Amino acid sequence: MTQLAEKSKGTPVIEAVTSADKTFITLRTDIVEGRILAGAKLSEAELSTKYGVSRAVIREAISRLMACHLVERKANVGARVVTLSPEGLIELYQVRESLEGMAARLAAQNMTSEQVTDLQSLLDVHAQGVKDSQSYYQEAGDVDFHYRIIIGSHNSQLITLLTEGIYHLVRMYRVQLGMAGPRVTTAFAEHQHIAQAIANRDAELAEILMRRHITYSRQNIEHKLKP
Amino acid sequence: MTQLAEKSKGTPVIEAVTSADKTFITLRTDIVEGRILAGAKLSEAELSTKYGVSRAVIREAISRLMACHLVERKANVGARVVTLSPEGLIELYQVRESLEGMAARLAAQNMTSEQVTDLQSLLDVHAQGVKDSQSYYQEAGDVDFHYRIIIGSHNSQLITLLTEGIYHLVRMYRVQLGMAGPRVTTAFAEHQHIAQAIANRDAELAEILMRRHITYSRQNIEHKLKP
DNA sequence: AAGGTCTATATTGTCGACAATGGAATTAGT
DNA sequence: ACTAATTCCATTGTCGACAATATAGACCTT
Repeated sequence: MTQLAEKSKGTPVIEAVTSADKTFITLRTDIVEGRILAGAKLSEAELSTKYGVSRAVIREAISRLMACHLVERKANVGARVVTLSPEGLIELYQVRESLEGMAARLAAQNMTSEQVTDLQSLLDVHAQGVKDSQSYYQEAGDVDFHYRIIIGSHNSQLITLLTEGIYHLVRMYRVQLGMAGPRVTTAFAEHQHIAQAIANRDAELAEILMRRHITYSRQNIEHKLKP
Repeated sequence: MTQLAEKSKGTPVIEAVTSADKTFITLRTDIVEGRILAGAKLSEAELSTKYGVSRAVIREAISRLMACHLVERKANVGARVVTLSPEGLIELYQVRESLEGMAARLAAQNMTSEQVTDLQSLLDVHAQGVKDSQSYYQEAGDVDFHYRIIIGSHNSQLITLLTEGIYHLVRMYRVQLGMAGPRVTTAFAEHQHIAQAIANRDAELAEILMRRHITYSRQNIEHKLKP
C-alpha cells in the first residue's frame, strides 16, 4: 500500500494510489496542521460528504489515523482527535530521546560516506541561515537534519516508527501547544557536534549527543509549560 | 475502542467489543502463533467465509494488523503476512534495546513501591523454577518480567509501542525462526540485577543493564542464525 | 520458439442500505 | 422539584453488490 518515496530534502512522501490513501493523508495533514482541532469529533457522515467519498473510505482513513495515535475511537461512539496533555508531550519526547539516540548510534555505524558528506553540507547551508539570523532553521531545517540521521540508521523498523508515527505526533503537539520556540543557534551547535561524531564513526558519542540534544528540547518545553 | 485490562500475570488483554475486534485478535494470535505462515496471503473472501463475517470486518482487521506491522498490503493486490529476514529480527532487537532501556530507566524513577516489591517477589517465584530447572521460565516468565517493567515506566506512549507493537512482532519472529532457546539461568541473573537497580532507584544503571541484557539476547540470536 | 499483446477471471476498492448501539430528550413517579 | 425509566434519534457497525485493477492464460506475431 504505502510506499516510501525519496525526496531530496524534507519529509518523506507517501505514494497515494487508492482513494483511502488520499483521504488519509488529507485528514492527517489537516489534523497535524491544526485545521482540525484537538478533541474534535470525526463524524463519518460529515467527512463523507465533505470529501465526496463513501463512508467506508472514511472509516479506512480513520483506522490508519488511529494506528498513528492521532485519533482515538470508542466503539459505537466515534473517533476524536487525540487531546494532548503536557505530560503526553513529555512522554513523547522521552520516546523520541530513546529512539533517535539509537538512530544516531546506528547512523554512525551504517551511514554511507555519501550520506555523511550530504549531512555535513546540509549543515553548511544551515550555517548561512543562522548567520543571517533567518528564521529558516526553525522548523524545516531541524526536521531535515533529524530526518537524515533517522534514514541513515538503515533500520527500517526505526525509520517507520519515527517518520510515520512519532514525528507527526510531535508536529501536532507543537502546533497545538504553540511551540514555534527559539533555541535555534544553540540547537545548531548541537547538530554540528552530532554530525561530527557520526563523521568520526563514533557511535557511542553520537548517541549520547543526540539524547542530550533532545533532552534539552524537552527541558525547554517543560520550562515553557510550567511557568 | 481497545481498552487495556490488567491481568495479574502475563500479557495484557484487550476488550474486544465489536466483531472486528474479535476477528483482529483471532487473526493476530493465528499469525503470531504461526498457524498462518509467514508470506501467506490473506484472502479477504476466504477469511470472510472462514470466520463467518463480512468482508468489511476482515478489511478492518487487516488494517489493524498492518498497523502492527504483522502484515503488508499492496494496493489492488492483497495482504500477506510479513516475511521476516534475520536482518529484520536484528533491527527489531535494536529497537527493543532502545525502548526497553528507556522503560527500565523510567521504571526506576516512576514505579510505585508496591510495583517494585511485586517485581521482586515475581523473581523469587522464578528463582524456584530455575532451581528446579523447570522450563517454566523459558517464555512466560521472561515476558512477564519485561512486561512489568514496561508498565512500570508509566509512559503510555512507550507502553503502547512495546506491548501492542514490538512484542507481538518479536513473538512471531521467535516462533517462525524456531527460537525456543535456552539462556535461562544467565538471563535470570541479569533480571535480578535489573530489578535491584530499579529497587535502588538507580535509573542510569537500570537502563544500562537492561540494554546489555537485550544486547546479549540479540547476540545470542545472531550466533544461532549465522553458524 | 520466444516475446509481446490481448482477453478473461479472480481479487481488491468503493458504494449505498440495513442493523445495532449509545446518548439525549421526554415522560412518569415519588 | 428531582430522580429514574423510557422512547426516540443520530451515529456507528455490518452487510452484500458493483466497479476497478492486477494477474494468468491464450493467442498472435516475428
